[in-house]
Amino acid sequence: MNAPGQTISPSCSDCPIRHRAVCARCDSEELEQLEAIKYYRSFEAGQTIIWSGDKMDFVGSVVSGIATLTQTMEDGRTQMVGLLLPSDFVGRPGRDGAAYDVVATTDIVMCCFRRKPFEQLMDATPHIAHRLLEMTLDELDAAREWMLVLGRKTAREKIASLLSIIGRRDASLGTNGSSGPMVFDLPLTREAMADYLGLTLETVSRQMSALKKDGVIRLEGKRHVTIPDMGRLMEEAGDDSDGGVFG
Amino acid sequence: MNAPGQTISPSCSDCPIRHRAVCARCDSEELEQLEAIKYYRSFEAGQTIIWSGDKMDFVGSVVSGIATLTQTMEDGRTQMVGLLLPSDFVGRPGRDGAAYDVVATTDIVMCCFRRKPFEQLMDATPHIAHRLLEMTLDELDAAREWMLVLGRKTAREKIASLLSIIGRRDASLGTNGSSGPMVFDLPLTREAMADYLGLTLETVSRQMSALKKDGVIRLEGKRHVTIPDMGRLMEEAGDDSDGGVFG
DNA sequence: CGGAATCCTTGACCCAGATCAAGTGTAAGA
DNA sequence: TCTTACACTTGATCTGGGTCAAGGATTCCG
Repeated sequence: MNAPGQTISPSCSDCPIRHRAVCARCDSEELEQLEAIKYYRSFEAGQTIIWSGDKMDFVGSVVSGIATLTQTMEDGRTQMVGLLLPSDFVGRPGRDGAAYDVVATTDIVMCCFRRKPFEQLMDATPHIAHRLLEMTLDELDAAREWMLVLGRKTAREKIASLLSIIGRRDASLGTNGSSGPMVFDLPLTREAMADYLGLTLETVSRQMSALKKDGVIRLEGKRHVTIPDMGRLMEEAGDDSDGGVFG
Repeated sequence: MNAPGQTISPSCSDCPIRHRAVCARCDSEELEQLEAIKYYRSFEAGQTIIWSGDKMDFVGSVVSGIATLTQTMEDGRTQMVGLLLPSDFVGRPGRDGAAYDVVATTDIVMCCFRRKPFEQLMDATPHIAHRLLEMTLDELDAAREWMLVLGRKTAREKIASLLSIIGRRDASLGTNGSSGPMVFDLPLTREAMADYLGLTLETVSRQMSALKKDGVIRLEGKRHVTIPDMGRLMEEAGDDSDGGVFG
């Protein structure tokens, strides 16, 4: 892993997100073709990257930073429908328009590919199409798991679910070992958490305090979270308590 | 459209669900290959087609009848995460296990393909892979739209959203014209509706009564629904009221 | 240093929807 | 015809989370 403040590699084969990216299994010729249509874009925290309905002329992956996919009703109610962490893919090959607002939650760098040539490359390269299907199925699974959270879980369970997802993602990206207490900085404001969980920011704040009081999490400042016992957190989330990699 | 009680065509090219199925754009040789790995299965209302976690050795489409994808927590809370209507695809190419319980809500007939040979055919036939990606993206869009329903809509809006989705689907399958009042039979019990919407069956019942009292829908018996004004229903659902094909 | 803007916390109160509890069709079976 | 069962409705009451409101803690800026 690179240190924070890393410089971005100009070569796709060294791309920091290569391990989950579309180009993970490409040979050198394919990588060269990807290089030709690749470029980086960066956005500041709070910037809207794409508006729902806008023509979207690229696909890509998040290199660093966090973005959210959100839907908004006319009266302003908003629901976050996806969370884009480093290495996540953005874009809908074969679709012209964006279906959601994509908003940078932190400063963010994205590795983009021009859409048309990317689609051509995809058509000509079965394993890229295959990889995209795989990633889309993953997203579908995540979306459906979230439907259970939104439809049937209590506020406390929702918070615990969110924390365990963020913690797990963080761990799988290697910033944490897979044992011992888990430590991370929440990449979301209380309001963003509320929009993800279908709650109000006040309820999020109250439940965070309650989980803290009950020793499920520790909080330093507003964002720095320590989870002394991942199994406990997952019980609170109402999940099967096998704990995955955390035992 | 065939009459109810239709006989099932033995040829994929005449498959009643061909218009949305994977084989929609196949040439005759590919259709022949699909024929070789195709078979039909039928299930009775209430039967579980696949249990979450089970090995799933086929993919396929719904020919007639309705099935649901559901997730259940240990304490019995359940959330429906997908509704399979005729022509919908089931299965996760490249995945061994089922991620959800698939339950027949009515008697149902499915057009199945053995998974392994289907995957091989998919790898060899780019436009099938392409079609699958397209369908998966559609499902992802639907799942995310449902996240907004679950997270941010009121009970009344949820019911209206469900009715408008079922009505729209019904219309697109040609059982209704695209203008005038829309008429259909609800394929779900009040309890199933509740599980889809993250509500209790009592709340579903109450809101159905309220929508009826307010003239948004008409009800004959418990299941037969008439929607005199689709635009009105969509307003009640809190959607952008352009109304799509319904003007 | 003193605003003032963000983001967060906490309290008091309220209400939409859950829960608990009777019923009301309607259809199948004896 | 009665009876059991299932799907649904409706009423009464309760409560989790929403709403409204008042601060507190940082950070930025003059």
